[in-house]
Amino acid sequence: MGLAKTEIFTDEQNQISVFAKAFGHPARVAILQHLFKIDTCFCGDLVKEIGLAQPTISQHLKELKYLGLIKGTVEGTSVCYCIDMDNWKEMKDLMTAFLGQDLLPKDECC
Amino acid sequence: MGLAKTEIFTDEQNQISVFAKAFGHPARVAILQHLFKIDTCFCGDLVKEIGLAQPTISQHLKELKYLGLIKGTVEGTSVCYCIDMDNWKEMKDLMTAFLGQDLLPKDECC
DNA sequence: TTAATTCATTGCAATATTACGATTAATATT
DNA sequence: AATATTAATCGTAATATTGCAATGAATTAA
Repeated sequence: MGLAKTEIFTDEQNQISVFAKAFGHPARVAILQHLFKIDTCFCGDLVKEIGLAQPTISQHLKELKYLGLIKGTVEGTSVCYCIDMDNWKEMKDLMTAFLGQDLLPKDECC
Repeated sequence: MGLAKTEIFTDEQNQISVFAKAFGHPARVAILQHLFKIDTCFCGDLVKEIGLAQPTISQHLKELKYLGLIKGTVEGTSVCYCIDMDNWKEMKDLMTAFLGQDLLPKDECC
């Protein structure tokens, strides 16, 4: 096993879990926070910023890129990474709706 | 390896990733959605509701309980699970702040 | 051209996760 | 007491994730 039985869940549930999994590692959280923080286009010293080896960072970036949360543009020998705002907002809406379920009316229990 | 180097990240980054990981499986998303949806206290037919074996559901519930997102009260032979609203709201604030970084003022790039 | 820089990819070891059958523990019912 | 019900735990197999050294590909600098 070791793999989720995605076929028995709704698309929404699977999507939420896929995005959540992306945030399920502190390195990816740190990468995204850094990309948001810097106000100029970022061009590649994430390895120094975060204390992980270059292949490791590269792998995390690949996952975020695969999900569409970031995009990378090649500039000479470096690559400029930044948040893909359209996709980020879409993901944010999905996650916000999930997190905001506590606002729906319901009876008290327990 | 196979384990995250949590010591090089901030508490906030680690906390976000820990909660996100909880949502990183569709079964746990489904469990939480179900606990939110039902308006009476839920008492244990999650196994029927979701199509996974009882030990598997029990394991997912354990993780959610460990994080404090749900609480379970024993009632006879069954256990009544429900969302821990206080902790949920705390988690929600943390995640919302992370997701809402796109609202901070920043220059355009890329 | 040669060397340097930057980042991606490959391959691998260590660990984590998912799922479930079998069992156990606790309470309810008869 | 004997049986049934409910849910937790144990053990285990299959797969995923994390991290990095080594290497490769592309571009730039000398």
